[in-house]
Amino acid sequence: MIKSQTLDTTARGRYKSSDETRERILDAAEEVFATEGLNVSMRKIMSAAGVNVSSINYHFGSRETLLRALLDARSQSINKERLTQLEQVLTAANPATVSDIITALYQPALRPSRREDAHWQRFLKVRAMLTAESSDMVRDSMSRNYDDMHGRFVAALCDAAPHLSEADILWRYHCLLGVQSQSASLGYRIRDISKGQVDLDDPARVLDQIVPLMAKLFD
Amino acid sequence: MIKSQTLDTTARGRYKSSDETRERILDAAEEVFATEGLNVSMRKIMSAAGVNVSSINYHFGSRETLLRALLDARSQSINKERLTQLEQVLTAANPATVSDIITALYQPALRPSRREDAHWQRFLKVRAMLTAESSDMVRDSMSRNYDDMHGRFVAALCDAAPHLSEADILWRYHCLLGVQSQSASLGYRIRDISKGQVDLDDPARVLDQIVPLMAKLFD
DNA sequence: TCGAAAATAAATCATATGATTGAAATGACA
DNA sequence: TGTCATTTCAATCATATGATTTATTTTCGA
Repeated sequence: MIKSQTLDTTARGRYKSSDETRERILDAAEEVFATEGLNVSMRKIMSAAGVNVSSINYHFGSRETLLRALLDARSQSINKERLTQLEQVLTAANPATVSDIITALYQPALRPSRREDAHWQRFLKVRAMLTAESSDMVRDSMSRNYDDMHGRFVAALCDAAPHLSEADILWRYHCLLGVQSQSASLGYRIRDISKGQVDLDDPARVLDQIVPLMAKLFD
Repeated sequence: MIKSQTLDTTARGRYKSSDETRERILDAAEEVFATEGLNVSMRKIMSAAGVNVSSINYHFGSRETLLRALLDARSQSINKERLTQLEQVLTAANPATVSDIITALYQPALRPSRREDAHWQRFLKVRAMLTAESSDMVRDSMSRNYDDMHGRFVAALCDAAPHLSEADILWRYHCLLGVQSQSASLGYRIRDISKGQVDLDDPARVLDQIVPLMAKLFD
């Protein structure tokens, strides 16, 4: 029987090794998807995770459910961090500056400084691939996990730039999201174009460069 | 024998139906990839093209070669248009305005007005998916097809904004590319976030909105 | 310690896939 | 018209895949 149907509601956590396996599978899936693309076989994932092939169906039910679980878990993690930073910024000064708000939006998606952030980078690539495919499942997950967060950031930006209409803010927010994607995982080509002058590997430097740039959009 | 090995150099065009089939396959591949994602079967593509399954190997050699052929052909088409527009802009005024250069960069990737541009839209989605996966083959094709074009646009921008260093221009160019991707095929989510206030379906309106915005980066 | 529930593993299934093969059809040209 | 290179097509191959089934091992409360 699939674990989530029997255990989750009745005896959650009783079998510690199960949750560990679940996490191992998620981590392996994240890494393999990121390095080999979306259409890798479950066998490669399970091999990377060091568990039996059938475990995926035992723990997740199907390939698609695994992807959804990965997407949901990581999205929640990244957005929690973004909202935490936004709250800090708004507590310090309300309305906050546009730059501070953009930093709160960008930093969690760019920094690999902290230990656990290495897998955020991998996840961002997986998310980029899924976003490009834009299947129904992905759109649904994105909507559930991101809409509220985006709404709060847009509201904060409206307060920070009261001379702009909501529509103006939204067009700028659209640009913010594009530059974020490009900086986080899609922008590997600028390295070649610029012959190394623009290097996205140092997130602190990227933030220093693009935050003031994007803030200019709100002048 | 694969056509390209025997016919291309000796009797190109003698068998008209062959080139037609090749194009039919490319068009079908573009459409099916765009609507169903990258990992569709060749059978679906050939079915959409109305030709036999083995034709793909006869005309292209393999699945990967087909993808590469599609990527190369469409990239060259889109970049030719961009370079033509850039040349027009530079002929009219040199140095041109930043806005005019950005328009030349963006317009061919956004407008679906002309008849043959419908498939450009589909191609842009395929390209976005391939970019996200960033396989070696894709990076190679991108480099061959886009580096020169990007170099010319960067040079034009350097002339148009002489108060900025080349590194400054390149960081801004990085942002330009991100917003372009988001506007062409990845940005479907802003529609939900904005509850319809930002709609990317009308390319003329998108250009009107984002070109002046992005030009502000070069002030 | 025992036994039931839970988790892992091995073996297997049905199917879908990319590619190949050899025959049939098509069209150019003598 | 007859021939031959080129192109199309149906049939087939070997394999990889997601999922299932069955057996084994582990876990933890009674």
